[in-house]
Amino acid sequence: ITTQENVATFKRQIKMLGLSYDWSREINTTDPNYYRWTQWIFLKIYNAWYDPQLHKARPISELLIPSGLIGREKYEFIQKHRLAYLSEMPVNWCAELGTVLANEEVGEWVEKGYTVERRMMKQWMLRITAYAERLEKDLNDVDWPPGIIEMQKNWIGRSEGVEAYFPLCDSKSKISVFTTRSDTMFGATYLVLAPEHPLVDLVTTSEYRIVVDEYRSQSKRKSELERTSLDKEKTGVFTGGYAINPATKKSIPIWIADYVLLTYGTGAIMAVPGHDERDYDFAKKFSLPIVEVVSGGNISQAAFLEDGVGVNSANDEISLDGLPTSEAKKKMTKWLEFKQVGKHSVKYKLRDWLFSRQRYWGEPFPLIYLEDGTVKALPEDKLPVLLPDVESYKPSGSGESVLATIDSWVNTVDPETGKPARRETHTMPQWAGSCWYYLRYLDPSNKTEFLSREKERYWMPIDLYMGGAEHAVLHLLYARFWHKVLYDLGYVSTIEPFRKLVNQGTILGEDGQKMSKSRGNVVNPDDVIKEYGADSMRLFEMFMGPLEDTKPWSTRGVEGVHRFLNRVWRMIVNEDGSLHESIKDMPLTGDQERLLHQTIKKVTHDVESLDFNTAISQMMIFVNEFLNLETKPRKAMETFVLLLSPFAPHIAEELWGKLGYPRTLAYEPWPQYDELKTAVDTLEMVIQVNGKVRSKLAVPFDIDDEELKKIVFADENIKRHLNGKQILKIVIVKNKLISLVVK
RNA sequence: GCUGAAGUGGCGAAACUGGCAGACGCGCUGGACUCAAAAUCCAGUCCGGCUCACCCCGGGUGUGGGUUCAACUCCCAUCUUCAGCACCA
Repeated sequence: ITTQENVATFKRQIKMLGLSYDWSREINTTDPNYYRWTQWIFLKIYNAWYDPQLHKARPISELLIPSGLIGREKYEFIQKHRLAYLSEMPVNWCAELGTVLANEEVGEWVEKGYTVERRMMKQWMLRITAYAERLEKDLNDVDWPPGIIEMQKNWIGRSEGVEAYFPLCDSKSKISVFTTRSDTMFGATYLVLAPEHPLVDLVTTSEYRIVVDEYRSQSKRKSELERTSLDKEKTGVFTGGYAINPATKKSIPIWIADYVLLTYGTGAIMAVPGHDERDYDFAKKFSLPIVEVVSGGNISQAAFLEDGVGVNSANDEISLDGLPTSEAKKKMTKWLEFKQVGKHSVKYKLRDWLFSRQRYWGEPFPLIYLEDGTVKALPEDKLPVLLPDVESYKPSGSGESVLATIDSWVNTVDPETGKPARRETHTMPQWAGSCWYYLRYLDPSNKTEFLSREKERYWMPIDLYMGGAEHAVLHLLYARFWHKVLYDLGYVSTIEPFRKLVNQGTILGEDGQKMSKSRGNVVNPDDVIKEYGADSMRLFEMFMGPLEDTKPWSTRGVEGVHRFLNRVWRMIVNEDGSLHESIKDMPLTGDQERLLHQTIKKVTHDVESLDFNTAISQMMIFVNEFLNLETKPRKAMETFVLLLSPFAPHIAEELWGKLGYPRTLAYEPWPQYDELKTAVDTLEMVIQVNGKVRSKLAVPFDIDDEELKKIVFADENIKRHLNGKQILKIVIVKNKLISLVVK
């Protein structure tokens, strides 16, 4: 109900502004006719696996299952390979609220006195990490702002290194660590595990158990941001356990510390305090040994040298002595692989996508649980799985969605066997619907397919995707991921969905703050349109500044463009509403023709490059020039109205009518300019002496250099500044300036 | 903290590839019109200096350096602000 009300308001406002959307393509992600296809795409993802050999997703039916596997083992094997899978994941759990919180919400509730802790919860995950390499590589072929590409690449965070195994002293197990600096392994003097690391229990000795457990429960209460901040004091405790450094063969202590995250790498690191700042700080604080292995480093600065000049480290089997870092890394990696204590590895910062929510709203998963606890996907003909009507959509408090409390909805049957089954009660995040809406626009009312192949071929890819900069990483990555899965499975034909991307900036309140109800600085378009009209509102939004900039609203500014539109009106229309008597069928003067063609050129180019603010400036210059003329060439007025029409369509249509055209201007061709007619025949040349502007002279266009010098040296001002000094150099920039260097 | 972006008059901004800093608009000042006001029109408006009328001179694009005949633009350092940081979407 609330969504429908919001949609109605947005539509009314969009129509009021005269934005020319094709409403026959309207979609709504909360409409079952839409979200049945969101569920359908989920099924495609669920019923697919990633083939690392072919580097693409394939239907799960094409997964080669080891011959020995049957029954439950076979099921587990398949589940493990799906692109959607269940996993225990840490979430911010607030018991009083009975719900999971976003990182950004945690601080707010803790301040109010609620307790929030990290708790493991079974969640649906999407295997976006399988696509990490392609998501990064394919960014090279899109026309996006370089900053956004950079952010995405850093988010994906590819790093190359080794995974090395440190055997435990008191057990057969070993700890895997990931490092990009295998050459420093001789300097690894201790290991650090994330507090949630599964091996913590095993390595912790009885005498340290209490301290370790205490530390683990403390770190549960910290957010990830708090844990990894470099400016915060590092904390950690010893577990009592030891492991063997495969390079030095020495036993080294195992610690846990919350600056190590379970979600990155292997959740464990080898600490090299001689060459890493964080390790150095940590070792200093807890008096752990520090060994310098890369010469040229400076321990007091804890320099992590990328280009160390040589390595002093050796054991009986391998020596890295004297090798530069890059060589040392290669040699070390080979040795680790040969000894089977490590392997070359590429890790990404990117994590799999936690895709389930415990909320009422959101698309239900088209999945059921059978009596034996196994998961089963519903067949496509059972879609959509509708949300039930509820009295209240407050969380159940148990951590489950409110859906879990509705027995009539939860209890169902396996459509194949007729046996009892329970529905998945988690729902999808709001991202799901927005991951593919651009595809549905192409074929919004298709009842049998999510998108017809023909229409997909005709329209895709998207020429220009405009959205807020806040989507730089998440939405744009999620949508690209879904698109690539659909591509692999043969449902779309392009590897990337969005060819060109532009981020429009946020319009702030008049006080320069983000608009919000609580601040009371929200500008309602309804009020603005009522006061100044839709054209003024549109025009001002475009005139405020560059499209991509964040900039504050200004009511004065709207008045400014409103005045401009009034001037445009008075330029063409008399007070009694008739066509202005100054408008005549007459040729343009040379100056008028130049200004007209310059204006056509500027507006045309600026529209193409989305520089609307400067296009409007040029139109203002045009009007300032023509407004009060005794006689105005009709041709100039008509052309101007056409240029103005995309910016202020309502007034432009009215003026077009006043100019005697009974039909809309919408189908008129866009004005063309003649480059020759934009040119001036004389221009102002700037004359600099020692880098300072000393004079300006009117000279003919494309004046000859010798001719120019003659005029310049004759200039009184210049003569005074030269004053018999020696001329060392003369720089001439054609049709711009001449620069004299004197001594 | 990490990643990315941005800092230019009183304000929003412009300046295309290194070539006159401040176009255009707002605001402000003065004037015209009016009994008066609104609206509109005209003139002025980066800061400072002068024999501040015309000229002319000095300084100026967050800060400190550098490259260059010439720097808002390029390089190094630094400060500040904004966006994102995976359950706001």
